[in-house]
Amino acid sequence: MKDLLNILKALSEETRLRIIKLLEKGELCVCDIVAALVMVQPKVSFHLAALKEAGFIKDRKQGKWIYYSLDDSDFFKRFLLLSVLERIPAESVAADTKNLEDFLQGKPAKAEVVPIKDNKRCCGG
Amino acid sequence: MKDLLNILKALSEETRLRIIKLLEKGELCVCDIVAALVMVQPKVSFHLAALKEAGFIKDRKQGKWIYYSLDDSDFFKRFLLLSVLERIPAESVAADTKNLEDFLQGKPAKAEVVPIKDNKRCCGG
DNA sequence: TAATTATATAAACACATCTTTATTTGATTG
DNA sequence: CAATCAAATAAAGATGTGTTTATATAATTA
Repeated sequence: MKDLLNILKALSEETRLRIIKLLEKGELCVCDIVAALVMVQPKVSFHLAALKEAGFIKDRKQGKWIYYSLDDSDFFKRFLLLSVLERIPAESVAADTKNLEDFLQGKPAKAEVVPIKDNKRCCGG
Repeated sequence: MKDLLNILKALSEETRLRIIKLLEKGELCVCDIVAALVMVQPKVSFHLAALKEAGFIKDRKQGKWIYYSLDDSDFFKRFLLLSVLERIPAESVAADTKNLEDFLQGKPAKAEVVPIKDNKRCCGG
């Protein structure tokens, strides 16, 4: 029961649903999510930790970055996630999606203007 | 999204899951639930209100009593409820179930010893 | 109609969760 | 190896949620 409650509570938060909605399309590093949600980084890290603790997402370290993605190893969680995510209308996360797209577009663009070696720079500044 | 969060939050609480687990077997009045959970009445009423607000349960007034039961009018909620409830092992609510049975047994028994008109007395005192 | 019963509601308090700001860690680059 | 960057963690503050105690309401019974 404790575990079940942890799972449900992890999903019962707007920021976390928004994060998961973003991750639906694939792996993202923390700074991508920060840019998409327009939130301070520790706030995003806090919610990522909650989602990870509940087993909804997993992470992978690569260089300076940590990439997060949906963890589909547990059937119930995957099922629950899908049931819930499909009830979130696209327009209620449209701004996040747009921000993310803009941000991801900006990354390669910058790389062209100031040529740098592969993946040396992630965030805008 | 607001509505979805309300639904998820309503389920993310131990007392509320225990109440729903009790209601799985049928309609109960508040004092039945109070007896089953061994909690003070306002606490139970608080959680009943949350469940009702989220649309998981409905109520029906009869005489002095208010009977609560699962509201199966919404497919998604019903579906969510079933998925969640089946993950709660019977032994984790065994005490509640036992308390309820004892309490319900006590009601007719008392009615026999001290014959009273239909449904005039609900609680033990 | 006064007393009792079942339940709701309100107010004060306690506790949990989220947010912010500051700092730390670990990796990378110059 | 100093500076920078990505992200985590810690601590303080703010907000939200649940609990308790007391009271109100509405129905019922004596």
